[in-house]
Amino acid sequence: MTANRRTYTRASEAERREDLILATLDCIAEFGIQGATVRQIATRAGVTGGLIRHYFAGKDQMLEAAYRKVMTGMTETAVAAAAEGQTAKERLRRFVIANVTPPVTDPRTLSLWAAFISHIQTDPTFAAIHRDNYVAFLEALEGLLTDFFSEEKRTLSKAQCRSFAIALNALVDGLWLEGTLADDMFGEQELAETALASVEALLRLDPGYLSA
Amino acid sequence: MTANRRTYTRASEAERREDLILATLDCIAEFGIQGATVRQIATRAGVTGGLIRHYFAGKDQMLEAAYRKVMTGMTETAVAAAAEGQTAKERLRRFVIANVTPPVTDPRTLSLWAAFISHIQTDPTFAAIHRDNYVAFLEALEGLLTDFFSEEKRTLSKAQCRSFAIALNALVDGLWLEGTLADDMFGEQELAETALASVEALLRLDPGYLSA
DNA sequence: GCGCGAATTATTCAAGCGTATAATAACAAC
DNA sequence: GTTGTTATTATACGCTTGAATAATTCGCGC
Repeated sequence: MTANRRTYTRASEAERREDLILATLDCIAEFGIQGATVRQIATRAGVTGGLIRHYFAGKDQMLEAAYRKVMTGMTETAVAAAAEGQTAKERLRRFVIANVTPPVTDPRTLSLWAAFISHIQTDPTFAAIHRDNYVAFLEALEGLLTDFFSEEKRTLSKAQCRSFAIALNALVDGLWLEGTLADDMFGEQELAETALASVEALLRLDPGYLSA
Repeated sequence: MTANRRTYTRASEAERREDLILATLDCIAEFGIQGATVRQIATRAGVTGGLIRHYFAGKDQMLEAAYRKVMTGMTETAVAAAAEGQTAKERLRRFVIANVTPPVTDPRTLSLWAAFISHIQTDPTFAAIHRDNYVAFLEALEGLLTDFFSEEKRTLSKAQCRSFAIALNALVDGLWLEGTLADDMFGEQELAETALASVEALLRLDPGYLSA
């Protein structure tokens, strides 16, 4: 008599890869990157370990795909939120708020981001993914700023606009990071208010100009 | 005949612990936290693996000690730099610059910081270490700000002063993080200039007031 | 409904991990 | 000097890891 084997259903390549990536993120968020082992991830995805090597060249490649997903997700959330604004001013405001509000400001998102960031120093592929996303984020912000200043009839050199984008990016990143790490120290609203007031100051706008 | 055993010299407890912690940091900076194994660390420290358990209850405790060292080192560097200023304004200026200048802005420091940050979400001891240092940094900055505003004859509520400290901290953290991650995108001086200009804006000071 | 290719499982492997334990060599005390 | 203490080495253990391979079962084309 043949031994009992698990029954299973086949899935399309796209679905399986997606499932495996999601399972990877679940494991990292729950157990940290140390706990995201091939076996744990496979269990979470409802398959056996060997399957991972069927869809990815190795565990590292799967982690890289997972990192890409996290980063593009964060940027796109903010960009999408901005796009809903009618005016350039409103778009800028929404962009800033989206970055210090769930789901971007979220313990799980932070866990994922933190788990990956240390790989940037070690693995060139991770460095490239980070770089691409940083540049994309900066360009998105720079675009929002250019439109905003144009709407305000305020003319700025391209260099100055970029300088503003760098500062705003740093501020938003820092608030996001510390605010999420010490989530019990700040209310969600407090974080958003601080962000808006700080952006107003950075851009030399009148207090309340963005939040009103 | 007895087998050849390595000759060794005894060291004081303080020295050995220090050596082991430094070796731990070396390994993390070079190979990432995954590569910081007991054996690697011991080799780097010039001892054998078993000794680690003689000075620390386990590998985790040694990592915690190493994390403490990194964080207090960063904060103390900035605080020490600030202390050299004669006026409150100068102290604030030095504090900001120190945080976006080597050795704080340094690939190795970033590697270490990044390697540890993901543990904050998983391990309560790491969370406590982070919290303590964040609070200490924030209080140091808040003190500098209070003195500065007092010197400037500008009266601020304690709440507003704290709010400024949070924003400044976020800005400095963000510039430090992105500036060090993308160290080829920014010159050292550019980062410092951006930081000072941004702090001026955040505090609603005249442009150039701090840098001049 | 049959067969064939391929997705998936099951099993195995070698390497490396943190830890425990016992032997030993260094150093201080006397 | 000798002795006692203990810091340090050496070795081994049990476990987990990522990867490789072989066996199987699913599902599509005909």
